[in-house]
Amino acid sequence: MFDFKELEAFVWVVRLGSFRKGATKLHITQPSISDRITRLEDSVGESLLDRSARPVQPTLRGREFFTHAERLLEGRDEAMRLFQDEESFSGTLRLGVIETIASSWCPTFMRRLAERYPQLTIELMVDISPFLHQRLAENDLDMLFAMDGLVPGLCAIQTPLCTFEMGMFAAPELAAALRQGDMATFADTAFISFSKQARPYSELVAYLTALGIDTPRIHSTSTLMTIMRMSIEGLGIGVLPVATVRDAVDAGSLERLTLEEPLPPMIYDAIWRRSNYPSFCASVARLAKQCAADYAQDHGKLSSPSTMKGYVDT
Amino acid sequence: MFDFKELEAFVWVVRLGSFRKGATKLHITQPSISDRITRLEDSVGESLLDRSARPVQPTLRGREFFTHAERLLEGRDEAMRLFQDEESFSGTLRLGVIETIASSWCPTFMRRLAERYPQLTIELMVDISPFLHQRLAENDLDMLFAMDGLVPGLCAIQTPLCTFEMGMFAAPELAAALRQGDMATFADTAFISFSKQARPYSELVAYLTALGIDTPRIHSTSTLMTIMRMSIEGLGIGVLPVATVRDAVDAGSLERLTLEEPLPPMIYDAIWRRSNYPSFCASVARLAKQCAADYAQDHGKLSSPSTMKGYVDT
DNA sequence: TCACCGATGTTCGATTTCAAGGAACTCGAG
DNA sequence: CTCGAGTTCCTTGAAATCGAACATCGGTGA
Repeated sequence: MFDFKELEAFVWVVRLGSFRKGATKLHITQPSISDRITRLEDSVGESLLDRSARPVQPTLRGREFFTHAERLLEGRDEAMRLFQDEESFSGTLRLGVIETIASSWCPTFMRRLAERYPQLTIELMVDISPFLHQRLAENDLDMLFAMDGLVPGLCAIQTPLCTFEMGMFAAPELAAALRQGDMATFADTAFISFSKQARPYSELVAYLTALGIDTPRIHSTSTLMTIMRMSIEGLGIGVLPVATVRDAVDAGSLERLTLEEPLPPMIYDAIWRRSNYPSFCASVARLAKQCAADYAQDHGKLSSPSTMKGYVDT
Repeated sequence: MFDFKELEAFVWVVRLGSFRKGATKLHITQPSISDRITRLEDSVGESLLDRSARPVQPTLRGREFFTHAERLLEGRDEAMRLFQDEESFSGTLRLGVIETIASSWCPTFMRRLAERYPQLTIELMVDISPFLHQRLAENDLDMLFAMDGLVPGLCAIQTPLCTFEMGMFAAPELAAALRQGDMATFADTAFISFSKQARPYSELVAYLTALGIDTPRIHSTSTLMTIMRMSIEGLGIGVLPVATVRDAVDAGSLERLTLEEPLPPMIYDAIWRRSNYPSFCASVARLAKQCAADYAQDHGKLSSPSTMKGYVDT
């Protein structure tokens, strides 16, 4: 069975019409060229070159084989080019993103990524961070935009991506009632947060406990949109990333509540397995970080709430 | 630089998700598989497989490379198939044909050849036999349909193809004059034949000499069509393959002259260089011979001339 | 016409390189 | 601790390459 060396020898002898010239081209001796061509002919079982001709010429079959040989050599060179060009990637990137990001700067990011890597295929999965981490560990995903929370033992690279300020929001009527009520009114009101396994939920519980609210009623839902919808309907106080509800606040559907102590922000990283093409993933992470920064700048912070004991809406 | 063995190892380990399974598939040991993958990774300078995963999985770059590797292996198999399938040929056949054949059964032959070898590319050259033989010797042509006449030293295969009966034809008025004249009238009339270097010309000279006509006037032209045209115009007696002037005779433009002794027939062979893919060329020759036989059957012989001393037209 | 020379490809033997097998080792999971 | 799977190491045989010698062909000059 022939190898690339035999193909190279054949192709160059045909192109240059001479064993000697082919040998010089490939920096080997003439007997070696002769050997390679003979080996190739032995492996296919037919003569491919007419040596009596001057210049040396392919046989009919040799001419047919030549186009295949050229194509194979070009294919090998093309494959080698994958590793020499840091600036392109033509494979598939399986990306896991938490919903907050999917709802904020991710569309912009995807557009820029496609411009940057035109041959790239993206598979996007949206889920909460713990599930995303599990999938990274199981090698179902290549890269995450999520909160930290690595599965123990997984060797991965992690780089800060963005921070989202969290806020509490209520429908105007509920907000008015809370403004006229006291701490007990606040404590009796239902809260609406993400899935129980998600970090926002546990951070909310801790925050309310620190306020003295030991048994809060918290509805948990799986999507940011549902939280927003329920909050607008007046079912409770939604705890959401501030930037993601700017439109609803501007429309008057929701009002932000002023808190004595700010909620802890949600911090997100870009995370990928160490074994996975580090420079490409680092490049993707940089691009994502830029998109996040642009988004934060465009959407800014909602007006700074004045500090009052307890809570106050804006 | 990697070879096909390394590509095979990589592709099968990825497909089967296991070094051990890949080794079993390729009938080698596990350390050998490990070596091949390592050699491949060393040659490209990057890790292509994540060995900590179960099953073993390609890295991002590995996945990108996989499609190339598969394509290269398929390309090699495709090239090998050229030598295992006697029934197809996808290259270029450079065919040299004498004009008589080009004007008779060659169009039919070309059609059948294209049906038989759909991927074949044909380059057709029409010339007289000596020139065609020269070009075969210079490797400008792969195969001839011509009279024998090999350039000395050229190692070639030759197989009988067809025979064309030769006849003498004249315009009706000239034919009438010849019928009323005698041998001197015939000897004084100009003859029209092919190029001086062509066999028909020298055969005509020999024929007339045997008739006692030592210094015949013979016009020589390079094409069969020109001979026919000049004969129809009454410029002389055209010496042509009988089958090729059937239409002109049927139309009354030309009349066949009856001869005491028949002209020697023109015998044509299929000829190709021994080094050139013998089975394919033999197959082409068989197909050509069949077309020639079909043509001879369809066109038959013109009516047998009755024998008279000297000459007589039909 | 013949002998000689130069160019080119092939063959042969020696040397070097490479690939594969088998044994031992390492690592992770149960 | 055991087992399954992959890696490392050493030995051996096969394969590739080199250099020298040989063979062939075409051109040139006497």
